[in-house]
Amino acid sequence: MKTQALPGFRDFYPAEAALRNHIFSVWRSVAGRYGFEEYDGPPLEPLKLYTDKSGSEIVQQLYNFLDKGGREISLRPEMTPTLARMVAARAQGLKKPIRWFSIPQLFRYERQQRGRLREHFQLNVDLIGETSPLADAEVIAVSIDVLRELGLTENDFKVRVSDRNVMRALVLAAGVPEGLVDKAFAACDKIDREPAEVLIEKMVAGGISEAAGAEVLKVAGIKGGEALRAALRGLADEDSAKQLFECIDSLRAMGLDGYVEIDCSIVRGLDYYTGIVFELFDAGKSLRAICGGGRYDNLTRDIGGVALPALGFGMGDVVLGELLKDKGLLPRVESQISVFAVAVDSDDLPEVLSLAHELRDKGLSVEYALKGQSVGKQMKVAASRDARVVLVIGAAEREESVVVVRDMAAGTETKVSRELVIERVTGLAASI
RNA sequence: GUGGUUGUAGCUCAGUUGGUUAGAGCACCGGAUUGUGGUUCCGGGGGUCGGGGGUUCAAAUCCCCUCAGCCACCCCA
Repeated sequence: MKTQALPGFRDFYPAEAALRNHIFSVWRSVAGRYGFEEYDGPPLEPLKLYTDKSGSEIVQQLYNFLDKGGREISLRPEMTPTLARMVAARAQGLKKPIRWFSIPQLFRYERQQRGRLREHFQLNVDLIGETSPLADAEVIAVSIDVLRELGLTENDFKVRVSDRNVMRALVLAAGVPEGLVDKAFAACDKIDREPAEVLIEKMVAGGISEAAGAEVLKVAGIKGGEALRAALRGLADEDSAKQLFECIDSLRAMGLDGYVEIDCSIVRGLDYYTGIVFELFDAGKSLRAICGGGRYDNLTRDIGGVALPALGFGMGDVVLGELLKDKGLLPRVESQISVFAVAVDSDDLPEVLSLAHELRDKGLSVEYALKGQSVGKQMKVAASRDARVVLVIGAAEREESVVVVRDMAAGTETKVSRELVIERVTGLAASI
């Protein structure tokens, strides 16, 4: 019986593993530039860690089960609760602000589609212990620089930024009762995906008046700083956007304002967000969100009992990989080996092994045929492996104590004495 | 979890109203080429036609079930 990977899980063949490593190395390098330190936590957590905070709805999507000890456990669906626990446990001793990042593999049990699997890797960048909107700008800048480093430009993607406090003020001013703000947010979130009548219908069903519902949709349609300023003018909470504007100003000073736009339809799905929120989309919006995040100032208090302001984002490898494929930005496959050593006859093998190992000790990648093959055959293998240098050792060479060194790109050959060959080959392999 | 749609070689696909032993290109392996690569030429392996059941003299083709991919809901790491 044929077995295959479980639905929503991936086999990483060398090409896929190369893409994954490419993404990971850019994630690490950009996070490092901003001074973020890498951490990790367990892939399995007590189910309680997620149910306590998120309520029963998220439990339907959890990859949870009973372990052999009868414990209710779950594969982690997100990193933030683990982070909140870890930070809270040592909150006293950690220097603030805390800049941490992680690349966890996360799991959710739901039906897969393009860009959405049951498992993915996600860059999590979090900044904890700082309320200044410059912290928000800092974190958003990391997300932008990751995409820039991967070769994407401001024509390829945009960060849409909003602020839940601002949206709350606007939605209340639109006539939505205090207790129904969440329902209004849910409608904002879907403004691009569902027709206005349907959204208003849903809000009315939730207890919001039809007039207020129509106003909410107008609010959600606000894009750009000017439109937002105009909408806020004269409101009691006119200053609610101060932080948002400061954040945008900081990004402008960094030279990143071309990537950013204010978009009031962004409110984020999770309940724990408290302030500035943002999502990153490809320019055509043909894919799902590449990245999403925001401020969650109450979460470490709710989970760990230590109140610390915090914000962060998650960026998954799946949508990002799709985007890179679409844009032709897959990493080039590097030459696999530097040197291929050819033994003309089986008598030459010991000398080939000895030379190959000396070169490997120098850090070069070296291969040779694992069974007796004709010289022509071995050359073919060397070419197919993209070897930069081929070394040929036969009876004649051993007799003279030399090695034939062939530069594969130039197609030229020289005889080099056995004593000098290591130096010569390391130089040649590095120079090309 | 609900609905729609697709499934033929490792990949991209062809396969007539059901009709002999299911094909092509690319990839892979071997030979031409037992001391010299990418080209070329020749040859080869590889398919339970997603799986199971049914109709029929005969099924890749028609019917049912199931699994998987994709799309839309749901939900949004």
